[in-house]
Order: sequence, then C-alpha cells, then structure tokens
Amino acid sequence: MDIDERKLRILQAIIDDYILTGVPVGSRTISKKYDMGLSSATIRNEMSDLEELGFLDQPHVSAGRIPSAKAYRLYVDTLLKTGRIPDDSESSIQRLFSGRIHQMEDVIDHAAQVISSLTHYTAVVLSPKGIQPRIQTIQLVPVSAETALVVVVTDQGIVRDSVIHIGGQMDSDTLYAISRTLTEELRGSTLQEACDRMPAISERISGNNLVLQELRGFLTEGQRSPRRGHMAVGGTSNMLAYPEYSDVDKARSFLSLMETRDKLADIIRGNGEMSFMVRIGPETGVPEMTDCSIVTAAYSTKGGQQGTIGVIGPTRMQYSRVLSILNVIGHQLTDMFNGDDDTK
Amino acid sequence: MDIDERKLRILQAIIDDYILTGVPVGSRTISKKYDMGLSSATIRNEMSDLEELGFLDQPHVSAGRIPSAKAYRLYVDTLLKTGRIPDDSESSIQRLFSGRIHQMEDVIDHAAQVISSLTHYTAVVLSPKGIQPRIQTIQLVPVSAETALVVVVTDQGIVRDSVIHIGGQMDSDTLYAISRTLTEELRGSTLQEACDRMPAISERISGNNLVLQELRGFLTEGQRSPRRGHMAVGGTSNMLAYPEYSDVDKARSFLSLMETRDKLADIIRGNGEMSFMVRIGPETGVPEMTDCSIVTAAYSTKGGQQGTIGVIGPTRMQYSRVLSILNVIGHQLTDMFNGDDDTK
DNA sequence: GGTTAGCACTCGCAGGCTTCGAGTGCTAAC
DNA sequence: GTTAGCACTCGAAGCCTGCGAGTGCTAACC
Repeated sequence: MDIDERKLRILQAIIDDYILTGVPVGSRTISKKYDMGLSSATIRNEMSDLEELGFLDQPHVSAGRIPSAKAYRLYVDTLLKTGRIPDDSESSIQRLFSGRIHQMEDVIDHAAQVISSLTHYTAVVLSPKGIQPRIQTIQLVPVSAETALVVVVTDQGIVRDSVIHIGGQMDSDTLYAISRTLTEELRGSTLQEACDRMPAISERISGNNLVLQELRGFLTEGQRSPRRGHMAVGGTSNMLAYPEYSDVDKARSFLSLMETRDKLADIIRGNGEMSFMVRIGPETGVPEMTDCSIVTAAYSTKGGQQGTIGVIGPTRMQYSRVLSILNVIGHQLTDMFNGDDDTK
Repeated sequence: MDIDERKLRILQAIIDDYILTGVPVGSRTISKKYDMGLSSATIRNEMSDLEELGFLDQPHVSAGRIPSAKAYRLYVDTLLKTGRIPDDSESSIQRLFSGRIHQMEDVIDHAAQVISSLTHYTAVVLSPKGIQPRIQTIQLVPVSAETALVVVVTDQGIVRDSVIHIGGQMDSDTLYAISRTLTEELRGSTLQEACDRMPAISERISGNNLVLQELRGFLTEGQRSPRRGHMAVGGTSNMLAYPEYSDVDKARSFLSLMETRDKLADIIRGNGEMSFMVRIGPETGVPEMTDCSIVTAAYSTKGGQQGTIGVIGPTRMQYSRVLSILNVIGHQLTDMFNGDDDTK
C-alpha cells in the first residue's frame, strides 16, 4: 500500500487538528471541519490505511486517532514547505528586542524569555561558543589584603572570574603590573597553553609564585569543566499548561531534567552544522522526553562561534510557528552579536 | 483562656506530625504516637481549645486538625530553640563544597543545588551586593573592527559586560590606552558619578566620542536596572513532590513565579539586617505563596557586602532542619568569599 | 475538677454501577 | 469507489453506597 495525495491531505488535517486541540481526532471531525468533500466513512477507511502504514495510533478502539512520531516527521519534512510568520508577530519580536539591552547575559536571558512567551513552550538559549577560547586579557583586581579577583576575558567575550589568594601585601599598582605582564605573555593562548607556559612566566614575575600557582589552578579548572558560556532557560512552567503534563510525575521528571543544566546543554547543543534541527519524540534520545519534541536553530557571530536557540514542547508542537520564530530570533541574535544593532 | 505548658506540648506534637505526614492529625494519633500519658479524649479537649485560640484549623468536621500560620510562628519563635544539624549531614555538606570551585557564579549555582538537594525544597541564592558598587577597572577588548567588548569590574567583584560600537579603525593598543585612561579617571566612582564625569574625560580622550557615548549609555543602563549580581535557583521541581502541589494550577503559578527572576529576587532579598528570617504563609506578602514559607539567611564578605541564601517550601516545612542547613552553608559561603577556603 | 470511656454523628474518600456519547468497523446499497 | 446505516466498544462522568477516621458530648470515675 502506498501513501497517495489524498491520504496526505487527510493526514495533514489530522495533525493540524491534533496540534490545535490535543484530543484524538475522529473521522467525523475531519470530514466536517476540513471540508474534504468526503464523508466520514471514507475518511474512516483512509484513516485505517494510515494506521496500517504507521502514521496514526489509536489510544483505544472507541477513540479517534493521534499522529505517530513518523507522521510528525513526514509533516515536518515535506508538508511544511515555507513557514511564514505572521507580520504582527514579527514586528512584535522586533519591539521585544528594542531598547538598550547590551549586557551579554541579559541578551541571552531575554531571548529565552521572548521565545518562550511567543511560543508558549520552553525555550533554551546557549551563548556562542567557539572551539577553543583564546585569552585576550587577564586582569587582577584587589578585593581584600589577601585576595584578588582574577578576570579572564577570552576572544569569545566570555568572562571567567574567580577569587584567588595572593600572598601578603600587594597594592593595586603591583597587581596591575602583573596583569599587564600576564596579558602580554598569554594573549592569544588557549587555556591549556597558558597552563603550560606558567613556569616560563614565573621568571618574569619573581616573588609572586603564590599568585601564579593559584592562577594555574584556576585555569586548569576552567578548562576541565569547560564553562558552556551562558545558558538561559525560559518558560518551563508553560509546559504545565498542556494536558500532556497534567500528570504530576511526568511534569516533575521533565522539570527536573530542565534543572540539570549540564545535561540539558548537551541535549540542546546536539546539532552539529545544521542550521535547523527538529527531533521528535524518541528521536531526542532522552527517555524522559519521549513525548517531547526539540527544535533547535543555530545563530552565529562573525568570529565563527556558534550559539544555539531551541524550543522544547510536546510532540504536538506548532512546528511551523516555532520554526518561523526561531528563524527570526536567530537572525536578530546574529545581528546583535555582530554589532549590527538595527533597533536603534 | 491561656496557653499552658501542656497545650504547648500537644501543639508541638501536632506540628511535628503534620510536618512529617502532611495529613490532618487527629487526637488518637497524638495520644498513641507521642506518648503524652493522656487519652485521646483529653487531647481532644485541648485541641478544641487550641482551635479556639487560633492555633489550629479544621479542614472539615470529621478530619483532624492542621496547624495555622500562627502556630508555625509560635513554633519557629519559641519551640525551636537550638536547631542542631545531624553530624553526618554537616560533613556531607563539607564534602559537597570540596574541590576547587572558584568561579564565582559556579559557587552560587552550586550552593543552590546543594541546599535544594539537602532540604528537598526550592533554594535561592543571591550573590553578595553592596550599597553602591564602585568601579575598579574598565577594560575594552576588541571583538571586531567595529565593535568592542567593554568589561567593568566593580569592587563587588561583579562584572558587567556588553558589546559596544567603536568608530572605525582602532587597534587593540589604542583601546588598551583608552582603557587605562578610563580606569585612572573613573576608579572609585559609582556608576552615577562615572556618567557625570564623562564630559570631562572626553577632553583627555580626543576623537573617540563614539566610544564615550556608547560607554555612557551602557553605564546609565547598568545603573537604571541595577544588576542584582547573580541569582541561582535550584530544586523547583522538588516542590511537585509535595501533595500541596498536586494541583497543577497551583504548581504552575508557583513555577511561573520562580521564573520571574526580578520579582523573586525582590522577595528573597527582603531581609534587611537580620541574619535569619522566617516568613510563614501570608507573611510572605505574596498572594501566590500563601501556603509557602520562606526562610532566608544572610552571609557576608569582608567588604561588607551581603548575600542571601533562602529556601522556599510548603508552610509545613522542616524549619529546624532548614535553619540548620542554611546556617552551615551561610558560614561556608562567608568563608569562601573571604578566601578562607578551608577545604583545601 | 480534671480525666476518660462510650457513643452518636459527620463527612470525605474509594469503589462499584450506570449512563452517555464519541468513535469505530463492517455491510450493503448507490 | 463512495456513502448511509448499524451494531459494538470503551472511556468519562455522574451517582450511590459503605467505610472509617475523627469529632463533640455526656456521664462516670478518681
């Protein structure tokens, strides 16, 4: 048996309706709401075929049908050719990003909020990340007599900071001098290289071994657990609005997953070079997410670093709308991080 | 009618039991589980009195009693004199903070996680915050030909960063020079003062008006919406485990509140100079939290800045345990931020 | 006078039963 | 190939009932 044009149209109608209502959809609904010029009986026959082909599931015999993961896959791959976003929505996105929001973390946070409030799903935004961050500047700032704040700025604009011990008296001028030497010596190095070159530097900065030792520890640390830049999650509570999560246990395991930032980042950062990626249900590879879908999009900076924005929602997600929104916001972010801030 | 010693003991037993089980507690339970040497009938009489005094509520006539907010208040204020934390727990806390975790944000995040996993409630940690941050260093780092990253370090160790436009060609040496001048001029200023002094500085840095203009915008921004340092929230999903939140709508409104970071920070940062603060139910002043309690504790740094750690849980919270844990972790954080890192 | 046993009464909860209706599959006629 | 008709299925919602936890009151007891 093959899937023909008519089956496809019916399948699309079923998916559309199910996405809208979340209720198993019956043959009568299709024949009335989406005027196909066919009676419910005919639709019924086709639906039976579609079930046999694996595109529909039936929760129980007297209920309607629900689309399977395979159906969504087909839907996303072929039915959804050009997802245009409504204009009002586009302009409202622009408005949401207007005003002077520059703080890098704020942009990320804000993006997550905007995406989640537009889609009513959960949004995740990962800051740009290159392959190997390279040091631009190292700066030591006195905090107390015994401690200093070390700030490392890398070419990814990612700042790592930590309080370290400095031995005894050391005024801010001395620290400033050390900072300059360190910056001169280490600019352009990766964290790994910086660690390796520590011994060589210690000759140039005599008598400050404690500082260098602490610094090295800090760098090692920063490299072992590579800071994933920043991650923002928004709208986790949105998910509770869907009947799929009226079961508290399900909701709990979902939320708990959203809280384990590391795991979540790995899941979201799944897409290699693809600009868009849609993973449906089991395709996510995460057991807790068999009835979720993940849509991710990449945005990039001139420096070639790549960030990710993503939406997590129920499998019956409004894929078309989500893709459009991610597309627009991805471009906005790309523009912003490249400094083409067209909102001014 | 007065509350005497015996009533107090009975009330304590009721509260203990209700905290443990979450189920309205009856007279028989008290007389059997907590051997008072009294029959259920006597307890019943006392409970009736306690209800009249406003310490107990009765969901319906054939159910047991549950403690009122007033009862918890009494409990927290008087019954709970010395909350000692079990030793194993204390050492396990120490273990959780071992290893080199120095990155300031990581400490905050980690603390939230530790607190939530120890208490099984929701934890919030706010980074230290002084009254008026003062500029320590300003650094411009080239990002592209047209843009630069500006990093401002304040005496609170809080870093603000943003990408700004710089006009045309400007190599990193020029930027470095400007950074030094800016730092010299503005060190010790508050953000407000820095804005005011911008015109004066523009004389010293000629021909770079765009940079100064952008910088000023950034500073104004940073001051208008005072960055609350960093805030970490952990264990929001823990709350769903309590029967109080088996109602999805309640859970949703709670989670949604946890997501509005600004509001949440304001709520948590409620305690002025107090080292500990317990707000029970309506005392929180937040309508969505009438059946929550908030326990907060302050920790501080040598610089006199003050951070807050807090736990949000159902009103029937294990106050004693929570206070102990906050106490220990508060000290740990104080130590850490002062550099007395005793875990090495 | 405080304490306790006894007892009638209340009322939410869980389980079982029934009804309702949405939806299906099949058959026969168009 | 399409459609009307019909018997059948089965979950959801509503109703009823019995159970039991818990109370308040009264009367007896120490």
